[in-house]
Amino acid sequence: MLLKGAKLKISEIPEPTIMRLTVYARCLTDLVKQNVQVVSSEKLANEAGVNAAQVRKDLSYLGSFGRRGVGYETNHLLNKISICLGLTKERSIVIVGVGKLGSALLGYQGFLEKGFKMVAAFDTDKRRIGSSIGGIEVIDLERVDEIIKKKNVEIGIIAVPAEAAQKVADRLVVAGIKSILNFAPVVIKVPESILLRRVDLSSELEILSHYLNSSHKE
Amino acid sequence: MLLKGAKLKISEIPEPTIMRLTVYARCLTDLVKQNVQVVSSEKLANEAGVNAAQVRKDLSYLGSFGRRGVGYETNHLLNKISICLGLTKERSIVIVGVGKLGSALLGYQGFLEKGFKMVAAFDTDKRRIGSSIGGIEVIDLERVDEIIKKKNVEIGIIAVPAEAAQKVADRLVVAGIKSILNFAPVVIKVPESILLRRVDLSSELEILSHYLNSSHKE
DNA sequence: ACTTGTGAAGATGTTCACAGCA
DNA sequence: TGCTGTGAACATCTTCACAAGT
Repeated sequence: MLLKGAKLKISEIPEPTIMRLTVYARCLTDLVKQNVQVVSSEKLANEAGVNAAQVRKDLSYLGSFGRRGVGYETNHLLNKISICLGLTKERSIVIVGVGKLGSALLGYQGFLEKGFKMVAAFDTDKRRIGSSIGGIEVIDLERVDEIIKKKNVEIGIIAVPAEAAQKVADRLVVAGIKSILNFAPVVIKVPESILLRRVDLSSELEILSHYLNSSHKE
Repeated sequence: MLLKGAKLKISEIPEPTIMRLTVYARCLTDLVKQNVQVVSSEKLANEAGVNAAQVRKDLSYLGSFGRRGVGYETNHLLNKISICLGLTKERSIVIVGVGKLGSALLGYQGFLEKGFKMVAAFDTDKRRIGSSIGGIEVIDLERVDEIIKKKNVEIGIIAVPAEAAQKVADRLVVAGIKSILNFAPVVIKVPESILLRRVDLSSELEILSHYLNSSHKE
């Protein structure tokens, strides 16, 4: 779990709420595009696939700026959420491992749209080093320290095979990375001061598989 | 959240536990490979990055077959977890959308290793249809019904742009899919009888971004 | 002596229900 | 009247602490 072991509260806002805020942000972006000025908790809940009380409780962590009897001003709300998620600041990210998955992530449009800037890609495979993927040159992993420091990179994405993941994580930590998003199917260990999240593609299928098994639905 | 709204309990086992079981399974696979015969909750907890009481509680949902004073037999435990996760049965999956991300998922080794069989890939782009990616031919989405029924496909992966995701989901549902793993950055709606999970790549970065902002750690 | 299995306590998250305000 | 904001009730999940088994 993220932040386990931290003694002081990192944030007043529960992690499930943070997760849902990212969803609300997406819904609000759509609404703003459609020129919708105001949205009720009911409507937003419906868009986001949660219940209305949940939306109100979640938003209450950001302050109270809905108007009773009316709803929330879409633009303003989106702005508040963006600030909370730190999306008003451009953040530099690097990716380590440019196999199929890494390459796909490297070119993922969604990151760019949210203000994440892919500044470099690393690999150890000599055949990949020097090539260019989506306009970003693949650099020897040996140079990761230099570039993380020079470009003030805050987030590192690990997309290497499981066996290599821990070593890559260690290098990123030494280089001064602040947070890691790990796609390798293995549990990696980092100091408590480093933020770590894991995206496990197989696990997701396995979870579906479990529920497929035990499907005695109404 | 998965399964919201189901009146009967789908499974006695809490979802967070299911998630961790996938991790334990991976750790156990490693241990078995290393010829480790027995593992304590302490050791497994350490490998999985959780605490020992949690491991014991999680495993207790599967029955009690640890040996007090000794630990758990790795092979046996792995077997029990595999059964619980439904991994003893081969499951067919299809993917819709073979852009960068879709193509990467199509060739993802991890799925194969866990007994998931990629039986087809679909797209609507004429330029992609007929090509072959990782040995799997890309088929016109029009034929999705036919193939899902013929090959008894249980899981559909959506890797299309956000705008197209809901329509693709609707098609999959009509075709008789039982569960969907959605990679499109949008909330899609499906009938309650369909299992749905979402993997949101941007959200993961946004969550890190939030905590990077509010880092007033000890 | 060592480690599991599990009630009970504690912590966290969700939903309800309604007061409060436009 | 309509919708927000929120304390309180409820539900769920995690951790503790120790009895019980080998």
